[in-house]
Formats: sequence, C-alpha cells, structure tokens
Amino acid sequence: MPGSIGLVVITMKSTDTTVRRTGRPLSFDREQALEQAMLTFWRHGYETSSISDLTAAMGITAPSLYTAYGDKKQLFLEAMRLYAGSPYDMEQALVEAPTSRDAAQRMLIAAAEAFTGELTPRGCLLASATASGSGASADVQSEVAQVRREIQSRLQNRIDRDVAQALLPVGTDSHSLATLVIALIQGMSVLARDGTDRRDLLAMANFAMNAWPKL
Amino acid sequence: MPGSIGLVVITMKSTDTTVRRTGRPLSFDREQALEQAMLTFWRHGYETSSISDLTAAMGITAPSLYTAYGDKKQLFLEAMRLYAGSPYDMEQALVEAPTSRDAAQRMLIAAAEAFTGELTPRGCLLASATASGSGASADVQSEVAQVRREIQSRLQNRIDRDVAQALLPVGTDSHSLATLVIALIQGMSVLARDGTDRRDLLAMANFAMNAWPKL
DNA sequence: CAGGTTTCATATCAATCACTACGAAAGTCA
DNA sequence: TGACTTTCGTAGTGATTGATATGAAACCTG
Repeated sequence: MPGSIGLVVITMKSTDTTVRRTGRPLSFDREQALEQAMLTFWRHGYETSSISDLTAAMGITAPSLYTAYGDKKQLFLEAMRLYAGSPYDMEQALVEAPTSRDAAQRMLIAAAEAFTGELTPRGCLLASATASGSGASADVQSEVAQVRREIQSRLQNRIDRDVAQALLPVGTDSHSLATLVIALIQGMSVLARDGTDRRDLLAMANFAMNAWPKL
Repeated sequence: MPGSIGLVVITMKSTDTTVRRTGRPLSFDREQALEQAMLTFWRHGYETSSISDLTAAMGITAPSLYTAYGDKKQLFLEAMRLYAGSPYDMEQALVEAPTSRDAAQRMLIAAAEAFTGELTPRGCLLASATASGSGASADVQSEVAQVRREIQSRLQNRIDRDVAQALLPVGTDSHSLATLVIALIQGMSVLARDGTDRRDLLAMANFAMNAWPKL
C-alpha cells in the first residue's frame, strides 16, 4: 500500500530489458519517468492530470510518452502498480504479522505515515486518483476498485485464519472487520489531503483499534 | 450530510424571488435545475463534469446556465450547499440526539443509507467531487474541505459537551473520536462507490461503534 | 561504411474545454 | 401601444484536451 519512493521496484514486465535491442536507445530512464508520472497522478488524479502535466513532470515529450507507455490509461495503470507494489509484497506483510490485529494496526500506521509524507503528495493514490471521473474512465475506476477489493480480501483471509486458530472469538465478523480497516484507510486519505497531520491520524488509528474484538 | 432529494431546501440567497422583476422570465425551474447539477457533480465530480454534461442534465443551454448561476465554480458551490444542507439543520440534528454517541451512530447510519440510495449516485459528493483535481481548482477543493472540517468540529463540540456532563469518561480524546467518525464516513463513500452494499456498510458502522468510549 | 530499426523534436490533428457575442423573443412598466 | 429589461437559441470564441504524422537523428548489425 505505501508508495515506494526511493525504492527500486522490480516490475515483472514481459519486455526483458536485458536483451540488446536494435535502433536508437531511450534517452531517459523509463522507471524514473514512471515514478514522476505516478507522483503526478497521485497529486492531481487520473483524468485531472493532463498529458502536458505528465510530460512536464517526466521530462519527456508527448511522442516519447506514447511510444514508451502506450497511452494515458496504460501509463496510469502502470503507475498504479508501481504505487501499490507487488501483491506478493503485501501478502508477505500480512503473513509476517504475528496476528491479524497486528497486521491491521500496521496497515493503519503505514497508511497514516504514507499519506502525510513530506516527499510525496498527501493522501492515497488509490483513494483519490479515480474517486470521481467521467463515464469515459469507468474502466480505469473499476481497475482501481479491484485493487482495493483485493487488499480487503487478503486482510479478511488473514482475520479468518486467526479465528480458525482461536486467536479471535468464534463468529467474528471478519468481513465487517476488514471493511472497517479499509474504510478507515480510505477516509484517512481524505483527511490527510485536507491537512490533518500525521500525529492526529495516528491517534485516530490507535483509537479505532479499540473496535477490534477481544478474546 | 445526506442529500436532500425530494426535499425543498430553503436557501438563504440575497436575491429575493418574491419581488417582481422586469424582463423576460426564466423558462426553467432554477431549484430543479440546480438539483440536476448537484446530481451530475455527485456522480462525476467537479472538474470531470463538463458544462455539456451539466446543461444536458439540467435541460438548459450554456448561456442560460451562466446567466442563472454565474460560472461553473459558483454553480458547484451552490450545488454543494444544496447537498450539504444548511449548517443550522445539522446543528439541530446534533443537538436533538440524546448523546454524542447517538449523534455519531446516526451520522454513520445516515451516511450508509445516503451513499447507497437507489435514486442518487453512490458515495458522498463532499468526499468524491474534489478528491482530486488540477491546481486550477485548488480553491474549490479548499471550500469543500472547509465544509468537512466544520462537520467534524461540530461533532467534536457535541462530544465535549457529553464529557462535561460526565456522559463520557474524563479525558476522552474528543478530537480523535470526531476524526474517526468523519474518516469512516469518507471511507464509506469510497466503498459505496466500489459497490459495497448498504447492509455491509451498516454492519461495518455498527462494528466501528465498539470503539466508542464507555463510562 | 551502408542498411535496418527505433527514438527523437517539431508541428500539428480533430475534438472538447469553459465561456460568450449577438440578435430575436418575451416579459414588465409607462 | 411603445420603451425598457432580461432571457432565449444560435453560433461561435481562443485555449487545451489526448494523441500523431513526419522526417531527422542515433543506435546495432553486417
């Protein structure tokens, strides 16, 4: 979930960059430009980021953008994958947490910190970039929604595991619990954009954990 | 907070409509057209609703829109006030609730229902319409944020009143509590837009109330 | 070097953006 | 009725949108 600024993200693209290709080579760093595109989408949203905004931030011209990434939609989807990180990473984080309660708390804390970073835009790209849009971008909105649902689903599975292992009361409503955590994270994005500072978000997240079921 | 579809909202505009005015009269219902504009902004957002979208929904032409409402920004702000209702109404609702806990619970339930209405777009206009946008709409974003902050502030004051009357533990963190409720409402908007149904949102809201302090 | 391939910068494309000039139409007021 | 005022529909404004055509430039291969 957190943005990976400064981290080298290993993307699993089909184009193998180790193969020597003929023709004039790219004159810019494809990953670095993608990161700038991600930051632009993060700050200004999908439809409300223009190609001009993107090319200015990426330091390339429009034709370079289109030959390197396809079109605006594909560029956004690639930027979104860079932002969200690989699903494997999150699966790992959920597995490594001792309990689902820890996992939820860590997610909330990580969100509060990521949404108020000094080097990045405020809020969450997944929450804000396609929060609204014209009918023309319905497919992009739905792809973003699917990423959110997948995160929620993985957390719910983690909770179910704890219930099965008697770390949570029998009959715990794992669905509502996972929904609650995701809703809080999305809501924190709005508040962070409004200027709520990190300390307040962390205090709120801490408060919210009081709703977590006790044995 | 809920949209007032079907309700006549008394707006406190300086233009007194009871005064006979000279010249050709308006050929459309100003309030009804405003409601259609609100629904359009609600569904598609501020920047991502075009003047064409708005005039089509309102059943008027562009010049009529501009003479009646000013420009796109003023139309949106007026539509937002129609959506949010008068501050007096919300103050009243907060006062009428027996306790701040009831007030918070009612706000959550009202939000869950309003965000999944069959006659209205999903989610919350205040949460989604300006969730992202170009720098050109920063002033509009800030006005929406101010409405959100005012709602949060009023809830916090209501909580403080309960603390003073010993209905809540001394030292209750009213700020975090109010922040939590607002964050949940904003988050529910995102989930409602993703397709989460009313039943799930209500169950989640109910679950979240477990975080409310007990005496 | 010559041939092939890809990216480069320049200059644009049609479509849409928010917004408005203009004159006819429709009302009030004397 | 005849001014006066305001809104009406038509047709556009310049600017910006996402996306490209074009030919020169830069690389690998042979």
